[in-house]
Amino acid sequence: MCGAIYNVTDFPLLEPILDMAGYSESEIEKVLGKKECRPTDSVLAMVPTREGPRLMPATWWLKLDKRTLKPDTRWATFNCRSDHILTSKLHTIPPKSFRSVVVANGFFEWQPVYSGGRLFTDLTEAEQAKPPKPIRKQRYLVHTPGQLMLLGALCKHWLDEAGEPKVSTGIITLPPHPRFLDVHHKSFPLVLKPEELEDWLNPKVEHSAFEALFGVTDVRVEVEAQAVNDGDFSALDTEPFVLRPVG
DNA sequence: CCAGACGTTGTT
DNA sequence: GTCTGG
DNA sequence: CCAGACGTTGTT
DNA sequence: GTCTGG
Repeated sequence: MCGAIYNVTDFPLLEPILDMAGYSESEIEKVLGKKECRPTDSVLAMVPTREGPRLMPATWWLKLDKRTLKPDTRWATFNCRSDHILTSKLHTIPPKSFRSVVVANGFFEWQPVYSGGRLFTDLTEAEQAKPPKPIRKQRYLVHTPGQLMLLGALCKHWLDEAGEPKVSTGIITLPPHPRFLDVHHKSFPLVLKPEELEDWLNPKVEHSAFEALFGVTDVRVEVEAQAVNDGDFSALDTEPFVLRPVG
């Protein structure tokens, strides 16, 4: 899930805002200088701090090595399954996990295309259980057109040897959305609504207050999925499809 | 008791 | 730090 | 997750 | 083909 983040590099005024907020040129470059962010890269995140929620760069890999503060790639912690949030030790070991938000233009998935041009839902039940090797993969952009995408995430606060705070983050994945199976059949990220941010980023509110969100397979925010070119992410000449909230 | 894990996705 | 497996 | 490497010896 | 790095 979320093979890459479509970063918010071109969002008007973001650079001067980060500059005014005290970020160094290199910190800003690290998170705004890339259109496509991969796991272990820096992404832009809203994280709870003693001073309240702050927008800052975060390493997109939740578990870091506590000595080097480099991603601990023994475990794939760029995603966090929603059904493990309340139970996994990963989130209670120090530093414990807090809720955060990855702010993005959208994210990319690579749609597997199987022999005969079939997509996942064209496969037999037996094939779906163990999908064959795809003959190719088609890049898709999934986004909320005209708006930033607010991806529900968890984060950890670390201190480096110089006593500087560093933040790592992982994006929360829900069970698969039935209409998204052809693009990605395993999971779908938790997309938050702006009005949910205040409680979401309040560390005094317990994770269990959001339990109802963690099993949801309906989208709650309208998102569009569009096949795009690898080079410049321009739309292919195919119809996008839209996932609309029910009701 | 100690040692070791602590995770997700996609695979033949 | 804390739970699980042996 | 995808992209990219996949190797050794001798060097400023 | 498979592992590593990001």
